[in-house]
Formats: sequence, structure tokens, C-alpha cells
Amino acid sequence: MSSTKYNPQKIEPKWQKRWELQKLYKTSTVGGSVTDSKKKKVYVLDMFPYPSGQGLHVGHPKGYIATDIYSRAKKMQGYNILRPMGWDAFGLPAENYAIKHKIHPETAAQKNIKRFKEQLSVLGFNYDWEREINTTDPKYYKWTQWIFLQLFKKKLAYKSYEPINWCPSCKTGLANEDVENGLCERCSTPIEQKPMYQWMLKITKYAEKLLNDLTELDWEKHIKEAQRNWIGKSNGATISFELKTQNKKQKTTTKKLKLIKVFTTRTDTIFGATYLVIAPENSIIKNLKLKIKNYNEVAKYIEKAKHKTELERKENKTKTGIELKGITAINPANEEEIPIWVSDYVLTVYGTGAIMAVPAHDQRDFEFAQKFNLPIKQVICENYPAPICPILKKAYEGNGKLVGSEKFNGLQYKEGIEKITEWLTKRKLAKKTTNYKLRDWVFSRQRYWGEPIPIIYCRKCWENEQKTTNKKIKEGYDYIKINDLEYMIVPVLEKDLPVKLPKIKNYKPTGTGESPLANIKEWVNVKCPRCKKPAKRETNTMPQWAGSSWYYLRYIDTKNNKTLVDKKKELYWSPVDMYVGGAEHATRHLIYARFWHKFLYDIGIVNYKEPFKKLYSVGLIKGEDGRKMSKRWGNVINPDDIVARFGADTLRVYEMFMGPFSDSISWNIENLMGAKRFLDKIFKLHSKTQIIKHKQNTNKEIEKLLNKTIKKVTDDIESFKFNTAISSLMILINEIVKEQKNIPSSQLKILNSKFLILLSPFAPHLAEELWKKLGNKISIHLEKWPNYDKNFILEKKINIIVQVNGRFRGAIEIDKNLPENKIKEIALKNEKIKIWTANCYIVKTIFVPNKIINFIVKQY
RNA sequence: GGGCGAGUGGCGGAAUGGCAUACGCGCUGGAUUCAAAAUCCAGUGAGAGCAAUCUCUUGAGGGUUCAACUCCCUCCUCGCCCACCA
Repeated sequence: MSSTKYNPQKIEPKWQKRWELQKLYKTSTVGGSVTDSKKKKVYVLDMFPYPSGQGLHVGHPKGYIATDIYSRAKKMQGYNILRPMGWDAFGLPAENYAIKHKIHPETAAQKNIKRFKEQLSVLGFNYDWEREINTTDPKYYKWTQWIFLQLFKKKLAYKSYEPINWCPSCKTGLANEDVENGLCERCSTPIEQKPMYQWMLKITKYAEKLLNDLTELDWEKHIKEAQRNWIGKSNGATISFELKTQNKKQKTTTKKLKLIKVFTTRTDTIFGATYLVIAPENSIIKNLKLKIKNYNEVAKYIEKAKHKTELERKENKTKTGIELKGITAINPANEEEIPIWVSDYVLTVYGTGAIMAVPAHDQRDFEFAQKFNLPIKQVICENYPAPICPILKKAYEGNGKLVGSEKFNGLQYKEGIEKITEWLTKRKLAKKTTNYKLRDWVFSRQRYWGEPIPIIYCRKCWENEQKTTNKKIKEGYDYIKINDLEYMIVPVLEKDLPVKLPKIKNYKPTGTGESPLANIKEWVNVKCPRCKKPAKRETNTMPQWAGSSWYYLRYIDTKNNKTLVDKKKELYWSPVDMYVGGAEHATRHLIYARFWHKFLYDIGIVNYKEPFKKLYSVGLIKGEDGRKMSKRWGNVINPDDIVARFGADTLRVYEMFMGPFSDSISWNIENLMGAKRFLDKIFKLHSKTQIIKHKQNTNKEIEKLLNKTIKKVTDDIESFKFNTAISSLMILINEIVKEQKNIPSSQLKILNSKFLILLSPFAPHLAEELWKKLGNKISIHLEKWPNYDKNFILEKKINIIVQVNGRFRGAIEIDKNLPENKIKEIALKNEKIKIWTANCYIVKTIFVPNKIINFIVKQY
């Protein structure tokens, strides 16, 4: 009848089909029944995949297996579960793949999704596929566009013309987050700075909230730290330096050119500021043009700096620069006249784009000063009163007290910052300032495969506006100048959403700063929704990160045509209780999604401030050679092959048993065989006819072990320690196999049932198969999770460790909670202990109840 | 340069103040087999010993403690993230 060999190839597809037919994993609809909405919920979410052309490798499912186990266990523990899956299919990689293989991106995306879904389906996951979403579906991106319109209404989406990161290979602008070490994150091409019109999202307005609310989140520390660093808050002061032309007595007259402002966190070092440095792109330079005697040379330097890629700037550690001749600045602290330089080691995008250089206490300034022979003045000393300071070999960046700083001498540097800032502020020369490294999000891409930005440019509206109102309108938010003609920026009406991405033949990037959509006349030319006169559509598209910044909300209410998500349903299901994905998203997806979520909260769309309550990051599965799995190294392992050879349950158990979930560990086929053997052993135990001896007593030992195992597996699943959960299951099964002849059949049956329930989240197919074999009619996955009996775990007899002088010398079995003096008596009578206490007297006894007794002894 | 984390058998790892090396892999020996695979049994950190047993051992050094893989300090090595951010 039933086969005696464990045959996953046969049983796994069988159960997958049945589960699907039974709709075992359909999420219960909330709102319909009272009991359901009263039931506690758990929302378990994987970072949805980007369906690439290569398909999945064995590393991808690791996180999905973990969430599968977690959600299965939670369901059995009585929770309402939401566990959906979907596809993040817009964006550069999909488009580049499509261009390379000469297939339309839409066709490629569909093909890749199909392949991914097939690969996932053989692993036996409990996704509710009725809630599948796809970011490229117009019904979905309608709401991505809708969010953009809301951002626009609140002036958090604006147009700006400034130099941004440009990838010459992908032919598009990129966000700061898409650049790694000066290279394009997708294709590793050096990034250039190119000024162009861009849609920007004002994420900086949320910098403080994004930073502060991190404390509430139950996330791994390193992810939170990564976000903190990325936001990069620093408190300091903006200090004004007055300018002087070469004609020393005559200060510059133009009001605009009177000052240069710098940002510093170290006001205490201002007496050591011996020159100023301005970033080449800083507009101050152009404004000072007439005063600069060597302007031509300066202009040349600036031109050269502009053409350097980010990478060249960073790689070339030797500092370059040029002095602005004919113009100097006054150090507001000591009234000293100091030179002004231009150098590309100062960034335009941070602070004011100008710095006060303190070469004695900043290594970068130090290098620059040395190269150009500028004075280096030490104002912080480690020892105070300072000995004659030796000539510095490098900048002293440590702590210390102030010297050479007139009345502030002797102050601890922190106090110095306070006092000097106060002193300058009173004279209106400084202002406390906070700066962030976080920059506004460059939100437009000059590419085809993305959500169209729902904006229309109307010349007529601009003209009407000029005629009819005196209202001040603002460039970027309200109008835009293209080729010297102004246009009003008109948002698409909400009722006209979605703005569908037209299907076109030529979708290759143009490189002109416009997307290929610009060539589709019939799409670009539209009626203005305001004045109904001819107008033009925005042709840039949204970046890859747009759709993924809110997808977790849509799963709650996938089919809603009226709103993004029903607020009541959102109240019930949000926030995501368990979110699992790669750590590489710490400063991209996770920060963007938090930003959008906070915005949606502020405009009343969602009920909670934060989207993801708890977060675990998946550790990488490396190749057998220890390198990252990649086509390049030929070390990629395909999950389909593993499933075909060993079965999905083996793959699942192995990947969870490899080691700690967040660690990256190399694939090892022999270890995988170990997981297979574990499942074989279970199958074998169940297929053997049990020989039953009658009238046996309940086996107390195995009962105790069972209860311990229930506790261990339950706790370990909760804290994502799957490796030790599996190890405790192994211990239990080994013991059952060994002891089965000493276990009465009625007890063995219960034991086996409970074991299978504990196993079922890890190896759902095998557990189901054996569950049926035990005679059960209803799926094991609908069973209740077992409780453990505390009384079995709390043992009556316990082992107490006996130490002499802190060293282990034996263990004694005693009744639990025996008083110290009794234990002492027993221990000292013990033969083994006697050896170590002979001829000694006891100086001290350390006793930890039910754990240890330690005698400190000395020889007579 | 800054931030975060890690270093334990031949390997993946367990233990997070209280018997270091659970569990798995590998290896060695044996059973089974014509033979192999699979399976089962025994052993497996190092050193000494016939043995009971003892000594040493968690990257290095120091400290706290009756007791340290675990806590503190210094150093070394590796990994990840960020980086001319003033």
C-alpha cells in the first residue's frame, strides 16, 4: 500500500495541489465577521522580489522560508495571518535586461514573473496568492501616481534645476541613494554631475521625524545605525565672514557680496581658522567675479573640477585648489585677514558650500595647507597649560583645551563650542544650525520603464495667470521655465488616473535628458485639465523605488478602486509585524518607505506612524567556494535542481539549519544531506509497524523531553533562531527512535503527533503526509500549536554542580529546593569531592540555588 | 577616516556569568553486502596515562568575579555599511 521510502518528489506536488484547492492559505476577510476582527492579527511580510532574468538562486528563498515558518506557527497559535507576495517590476534592471535581450520590458517582466512564481511554488509556501500585486499594473500604479499628486499638493514634490548624479551608461539621473562609491549602483559606471530639471521629493523635511522615530522600532541595531548615519544629523553653527577687497580700507560695497557663510560643528577652533575654502560650484564665485583679479584662472579650475567624475574627485586624494586673488575674509573671532581659496574637496551640497579651514585640527585642511603653504595654527591642546606645541605632523583631531584663543583659553573644547557660539551669536556673526547629510530625493528618471509622472505643462495657464492675478507664484512648485518659456505646472486630475504608460516600440534611453516618451506625440500632447487648451505631459518616469515605497499597504486591500487602502482594514492589519529582507535596503527602500508612510500618516490616509514594527535581515548564502553567488563565478545553485533531487522540505530544513538567520554562510551539499537524513529518519519511524508491549507505564523521561522541545521550538521560532529549533527537534527524534520500545503505544502516538505539529512549519509536506498516515482527516496546518506543561520541565530531582576553588569536581543529584546546609553536607561526603577537600578547611561557600555549590578551601 | 558586527574542534555552529565544544557535517573502526551505495553500532578538541583520572584549550594580553566564550580595558585579524558631510 503505502511506500516505505520517503519520496518527496511524489508527496510534495500532491500536497501543494491539495492545499491550493482547499484554499488553505486564504487570508480571512476582516470586517465580515466579528470574531475575525476580534482575533489578533499578524502581518508577515517579505521584501517582494525584483523578477530578474536569471531566476531565483538558493539564497533568495532563505528569507521566505523563515517567514513561512513564522507565519505557519503563528497561524497554529491562533492568529489571523496576512502573508502576501508580489512583484517589484518597474525600473532600470528590468529595462536594461529587456534592451539586452531585445524583448519589450513588459513582455520580459511578465516572463520573469512567471518563472519566479513557478520557482516559488515548488517550495510549498503559504502565500495568499489572491492578494498578489505587481507594481507595473496600472491598477496598482494609479495609486503610486496618486501619492505623487498628494506630495505635489503639499509642495513636497517640486521641480529644480541643479547638478545631479548622472549615469552616462544608463542615460538617466539618479538619487544620491543610487550611487555607491561614485559609481552607478546598477552598472558601475562612474557618475557625472549634470545640471538638469528634475523632480525632487522633499525627504529632508522628514529628516528629524525619520531620525527620532527610529527609537520606537524593533529593528536590528545595525540597520537603525545605518539609517542614523545616512540621515547624518550634525549640530553646529553658521558663521559669517566679512569680505574685504584688496584696497584694504575699502570694504566691498554691494550688500549681496558682503559675507561668506560657513557651517562648522567646531566653533571652538575658530581662532585657528587661517583661510576659507569655497566649493567650485558655489554661486558666490560668480557673484564676486568683478572683485577677483585672477578670475580667468579660477574659471579654468572650476571648469576642470566640473568635468571630474565623483570617483575622480574621491580617488585623487591630493588636494587641488586656487586662491581668489584680490579678495580676503575677516576672521570674526580675531579680526585677522585670511585668504579665500576654491577647492573641490569642499562639497556644494552640504552646509553652505563653503568652510572655514582649521588646518591644525582637520586632516583635510591640514593636507591642503601643507600643499599650499598656508599657516597652521594650533588652538586645541591635549595638555593645558600647553607646553610649546611641537610642529604638527598631522592634524590633531582629539579632545583638549583651548589655547591661542584669547579670553577662551583653558576652556574644555565642548565648553569652548558653547561659549564662542554664544559670543559670536550676540554679535550677530553666528547662528546655531543643524545640518543633515540626507539630501532631497531625485525622483525623475529619463527612462521608459517606470510610472509616468502625472503632471502636465501648460503655457496658456501661465499666460492667464500672469494676466489675471497678482499672486506670487514660485518656480519649481508652480511654474517651470523650459527653453526660456514659462509653463504652469498642472497636476493631472485624480479622476484621470492612472496615466498609463503607452506601449511603444522604441524604448531605449535617448541620453538627451528626456525619456523616450517625449517622442510619442499623441501621448505627450494633451488637453490641459485647467484651461482645456493644448498642453504637454511630463515625460520623465518615476524611479525603481517608487512602487516599493508603499506596496505593503496595498496588500491589505488589493482590489480597492476607491482608495489606496480602506482605513478600517488598515487599522486592523497595520503595521507590518514581521518584515524580512536584505540588509542592503537599510538606506534605500527602508528609508523611502518610512518617508512615504509618514507623509500618508500626516495627510490622514494611514493610522500608524511607522510601517514596519519588527525587522530581521537575511544573511547571504554564499557559494560553495565562499564567494558571493554569481554567474561570473559559476557558483550559482538553482533551487529547482535541489528540490528535484532532494525535495523542498530538505531545502527548507537545510537553509534554516545552516546557522544563525542573519549570518552569511556558504552552501554545502554534504550538510544538506544531513537535513535529508533527518527527514528520512522521521519517515522511517512512521512507516515501521510499531511492536507494542502492553501494560507499560508512561515514559516520564521522553515526556519531559517533549515538553522541553515544545518550549524550545516555540521560543526559537519567535526569535528567529531556526537553527537551534531544528537541533532540538533532532534531539527529540533521536531519543524517540532510541527509546520507542520503552514507550507505550498510546503515548507514542501522542508523541509522534506533537512532533509532527512542531515539524510542520519547517517541513510542511512531510508533516502533512505522515499526519494523514496517522489517520487524521483534516490538514495538520489547521491544527493547534501544542502547549508545554511547565510541571514536566521543572524537574523534581536536579543536578547540582560541585566546585572546589572554582573548578568543576563533580555533580550530585538532589531534590529540588534542598536547603544549602543539606547540600553542603551531601557534597562534602561525596568521595570525589573528598579528594579535593582533604586536609583543607573551608574559607567560604558560594551557593546558587538549584545550580551550583562552590567551596573555597585552604590547606591546613 | 567614521559606524556596526564577528573571531569557539578538521568544517557549519551551540552555550551570553555557573559541567565549553549541543546539533549537524566530515573522519576512523566495526556490522551488513559478492561488491558498492544506503543503513546501523562505536569512537572523534589537544596532551599524559594500561586505567580510573588529570592537565591544557573559546584571536593575543591585562582586569573585574568564588566563577568569564560570556562583563570591562588595550591590541591583532576578518566581514559588512558609510565616506573629502566641515
